[in-house]
Amino acid sequence: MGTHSKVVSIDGIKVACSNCSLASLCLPFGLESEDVDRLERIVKRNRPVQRGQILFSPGDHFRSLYVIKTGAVKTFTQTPSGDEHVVGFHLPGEMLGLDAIQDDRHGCFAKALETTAICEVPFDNLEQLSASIPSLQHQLLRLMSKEVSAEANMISLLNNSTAEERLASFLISLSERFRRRGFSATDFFLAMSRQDIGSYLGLALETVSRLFTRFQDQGILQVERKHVRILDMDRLRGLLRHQTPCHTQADKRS
Amino acid sequence: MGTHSKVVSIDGIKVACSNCSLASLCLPFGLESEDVDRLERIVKRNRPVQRGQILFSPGDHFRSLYVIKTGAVKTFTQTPSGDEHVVGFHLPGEMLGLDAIQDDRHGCFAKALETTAICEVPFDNLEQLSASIPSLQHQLLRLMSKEVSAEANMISLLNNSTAEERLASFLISLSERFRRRGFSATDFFLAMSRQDIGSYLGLALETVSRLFTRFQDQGILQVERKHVRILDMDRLRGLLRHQTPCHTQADKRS
DNA sequence: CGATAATTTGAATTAACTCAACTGTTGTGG
DNA sequence: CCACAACAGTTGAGTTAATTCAAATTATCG
Repeated sequence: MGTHSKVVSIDGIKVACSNCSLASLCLPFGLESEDVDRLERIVKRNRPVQRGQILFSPGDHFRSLYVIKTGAVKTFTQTPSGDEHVVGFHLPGEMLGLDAIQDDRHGCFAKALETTAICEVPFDNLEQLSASIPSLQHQLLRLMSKEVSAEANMISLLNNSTAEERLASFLISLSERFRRRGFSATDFFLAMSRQDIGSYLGLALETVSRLFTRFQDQGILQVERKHVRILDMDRLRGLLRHQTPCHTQADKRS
Repeated sequence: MGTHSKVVSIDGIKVACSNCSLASLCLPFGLESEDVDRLERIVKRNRPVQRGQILFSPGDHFRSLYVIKTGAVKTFTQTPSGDEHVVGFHLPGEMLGLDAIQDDRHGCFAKALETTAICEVPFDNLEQLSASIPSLQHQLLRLMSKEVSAEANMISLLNNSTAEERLASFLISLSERFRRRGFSATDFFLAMSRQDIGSYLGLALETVSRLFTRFQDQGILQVERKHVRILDMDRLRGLLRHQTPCHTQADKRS
């Protein structure tokens, strides 16, 4: 038993909010360390979910917010005819389920794109704790506000951009998000398919494929299936110079 | 002085949250009446803004959330070249500025489409009050979550719909929103121009105009400039039957 | 190793756009 | 109060970016 509790404790230390490299993107940001400990106590850490596994489905009762620790998740809806519409891709430090607070039901599917570790934050507990920790309440509101901003940027992108600008914007967003998480900003693997990217950007998968080829021919990227290397970031950024100045931030989330 | 304070007091009664017909869509929803009074005390009610007046601009310091009492507002961004991209239209009971909590700056313009009365809710005060009134905190989170959901629906609409479906969806959304506010769901005036509608829906203004004409020719609508009458709601709804089932709610806000 | 799925590439089609002309409306100053 | 300018909306014709359909190629997985 001593051994068992020791193991749990080691596990606990390894994934504790107080040691988490993603803390600055997540709920603990701006909290005193004693308050981080209080937050810590309500967070559940289940076993990692495998590629293809569903985290939640539309209509599921909303109990918890989820934060990606490692891996990647896509959220999507489904038409009666069965085809998917990708709503978003979620990387480490990003939160899932904010749209479900509204009516206590999830509104989309969440599916792991690869093996993914997730922190589960029971929402009732989070609300109670937020009321007694002002900086936690503030950070929760900030994260929701970021989501609103990110989606507004997405709407703007879909409204006013060509296929080329959309893919460029998507790649720059990914690049920035990887950079902030300590990964390479110029050399990374796409967890999602061309189909998924197309669905997310409102493009046919063939269009996405053609654009990857074009960017490669122009020397902007080197693409080999899921592996993307950005060779000329300036030129990539140049492709979307005609965007609105107000939401210029390429990084759409935290 | 007695007279002066009396006038203010009458004014105050007339627009009080506790008497407001929009309370069920707004922050007071779910609050005990004594808590509504506490909320009431932090809300500022400035003189109405006139058509064309700007409420806030990108980069403005964020101090308050705004709720429309009467009238209508559009939010939009501007490209360096000066053309507008409409982000949203806001009717009575709808909240402005949620995207600004994130970084303490507004990210878009807000402009009155007609004479508009507005409640200003200083955000610092609202946060403090939320911490001591659990149901207020919950309602604020719910309103933000609604915004996230509404924007997700908009993204889905822009990603997967034809021009016809977009305009149908827009009209149904407006209709629902008017209905909940006690106005006619089938007979209303558009506060915004064809240009604005086009910008919001990612369509050319000519396309919007042509669609209004087509809907009229088909007997679905009767359109006369800003005046819209929905003659066949079933057929209008039928135009977007191929949407995703999860976010089926036509009404995008509250 | 074979089968299924993902990706690439080509060719034809189309929905929506741009450009352009015209009409109707609104508001302003002489 | 009217005339005229500026703006908002409609309609038409040609163009185009991205789609759909189709086929070939390349991974991935049991």
